[in-house]
Amino acid sequence: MGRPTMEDVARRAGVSRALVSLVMRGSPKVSQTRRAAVQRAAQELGYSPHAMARSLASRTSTVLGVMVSDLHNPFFAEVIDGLDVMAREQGFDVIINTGGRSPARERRALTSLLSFRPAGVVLLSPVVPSAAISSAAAQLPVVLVARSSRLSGVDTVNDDGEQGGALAVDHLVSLGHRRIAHLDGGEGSGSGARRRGYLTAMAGHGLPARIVSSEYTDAAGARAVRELLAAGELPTALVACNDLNAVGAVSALEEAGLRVPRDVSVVGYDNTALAALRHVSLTTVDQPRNEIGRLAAESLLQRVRGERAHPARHLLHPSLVVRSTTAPPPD
Amino acid sequence: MGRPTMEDVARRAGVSRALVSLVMRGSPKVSQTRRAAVQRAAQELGYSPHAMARSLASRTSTVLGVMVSDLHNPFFAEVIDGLDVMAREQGFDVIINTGGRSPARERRALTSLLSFRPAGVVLLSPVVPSAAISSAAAQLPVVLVARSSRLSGVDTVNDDGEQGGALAVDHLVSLGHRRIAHLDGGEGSGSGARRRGYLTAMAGHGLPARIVSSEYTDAAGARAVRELLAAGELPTALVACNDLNAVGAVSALEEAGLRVPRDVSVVGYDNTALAALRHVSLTTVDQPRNEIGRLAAESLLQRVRGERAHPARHLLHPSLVVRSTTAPPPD
DNA sequence: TAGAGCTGTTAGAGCGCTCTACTGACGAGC
DNA sequence: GCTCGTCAGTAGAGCGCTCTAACAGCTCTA
Repeated sequence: MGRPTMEDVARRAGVSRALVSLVMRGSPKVSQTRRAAVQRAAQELGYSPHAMARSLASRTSTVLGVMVSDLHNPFFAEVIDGLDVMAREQGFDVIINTGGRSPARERRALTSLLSFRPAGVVLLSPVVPSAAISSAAAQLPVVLVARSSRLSGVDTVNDDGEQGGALAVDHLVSLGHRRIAHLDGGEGSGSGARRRGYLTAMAGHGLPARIVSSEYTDAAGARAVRELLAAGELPTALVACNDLNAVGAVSALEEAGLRVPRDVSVVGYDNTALAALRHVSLTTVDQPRNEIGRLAAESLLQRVRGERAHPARHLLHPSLVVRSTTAPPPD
Repeated sequence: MGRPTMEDVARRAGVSRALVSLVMRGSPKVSQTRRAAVQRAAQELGYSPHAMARSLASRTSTVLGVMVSDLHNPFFAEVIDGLDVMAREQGFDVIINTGGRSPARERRALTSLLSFRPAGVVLLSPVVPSAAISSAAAQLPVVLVARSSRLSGVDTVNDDGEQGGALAVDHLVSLGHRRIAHLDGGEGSGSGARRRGYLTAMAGHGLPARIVSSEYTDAAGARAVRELLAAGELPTALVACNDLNAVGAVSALEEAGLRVPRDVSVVGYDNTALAALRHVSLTTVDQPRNEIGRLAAESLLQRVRGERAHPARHLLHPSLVVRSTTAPPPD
């Protein structure tokens, strides 16, 4: 009934439990004969080692915990891909958890993750208060993605939103646009940096900035455009805070009888799968998501192995992906 | 340096380790005084129980393992939401893993999940060979979502694709359509049932069926429409195998100068967030994803508690969400 | 007044492993 | 021939917890 243990395998193979342990961990100091016997016995019994007992006994863990604030956001899926590959290459297992964007749920999720005593944790865009992060960081290495922190026990990996915002502006300016508005992401993670990038780039080109407050949703993007239309202040180009917002903006423009990009150009941010759809084909700023995941895993493993004690602050370069929603301004 | 243990808490509170254990598990047979003392000591030391040691000692687990074939598909995010809520209500923790659509990676992911000795596992649309599933099922309760199985140790939760396919056809017929084609999902999970639903419903209305082979991507949807156009056989309505495919079909129609839904109606499947975007506003078949997750958790917990031994086969009813891509046929 | 029946508490074994220290066997070196 | 070192293997403690059994210290009953 119960699953077989090392003891069972040892008995069947006619060796000691300790030897089975050595075989399971691939130790070189086991004779071929015994190794084969143990492996056969394990095979026959359907034995596989008990990760928890192992980590309890060895006082080490080969598990990395990942808490995702929002599983619905495909952005994280790609980050996790990169992270997962990197972790597995280094012999670590990854377990994932979700906090569903709620601070209370995230707190529980984090506690639950910590109860497995992983070697370290990665928090993807957490909304949990920083006190919770610092108390976690007191126990094990912590890496933050898409959220900054000044804690010295914590590494961070972010994309350079300022650069991304500037990339969008520069592209539009090079097409000949001069009246460019920014649909602002408000409280959204990273929106401050994107806004600053927009402002700096506009100032750099000697152009007047125009910020419309909005949010990371398509409905908000549409609303922002309607406000601009109602005020009679529609510019020739829009830099949206993210792809969803950009798509909402495009639909509001089309509903108003305007054509994108003939009448108005629109740039998104994130290069989500949505932006790549032919039906949408959005010019957007791409974050190197896979790379973000790899770097997060790498930073964490450096800490885990004690190779580094000072905090790492990674800032990755975004790039522009030009598709069909940008063109020179009319006339 | 090391994290505090029960022993530390016990010493600090001036009680035995066993009493701390009772307090941690919320046992009623502890006096108020001692309980308070223990809780204070735990608080001061920043103690939290070691889940692995606990499950090792108690020979039980309060962990449910979830393996997701593809984290990029937002469909699973909602299933996990439902599952997670249900599991937490019942005092279980959820850990997630991903197999990235590759049988080899899924196998590793499954092994890794099992090494935590969870109370049971849920496999979301796994592509792993059924031998791996049955060997897992020999060790613990297994629930399959979006994949069927005849194994008696395995429960399954699926949406009724036949009903969904029929729902789409019935809606179009009631609008007056008679020439309705199906863009088929090929090898995609659940596409067979959707096709059968289409075929049965068409036959039921006495209409000729027309199946175009396609896939679960927007590019494939566009290609299928171009084939229909090239053959001069464009029907007045399309039942796509999923939302992505439907969006691809819509763009190809619009590229050809046709208007949706004035010239051609299109119905998707899945009711993804994409379908709800105003820019897309796709009429589609909705699967009760949250409910799927809840049912998966519920089935698993019934098995875990030994309340049921025979396999459960849940088939959930999809529903139609009418948006802006369907209308009566021209003339 | 002895026993029965609580209630609150503890000692100690043991969950499935790893790890340190040790043993026995065997050949090399003097 | 004797020590020494190496190699293959084992015994036994212990990781942080739970659980069983036992045990004080009560009150209640006969």
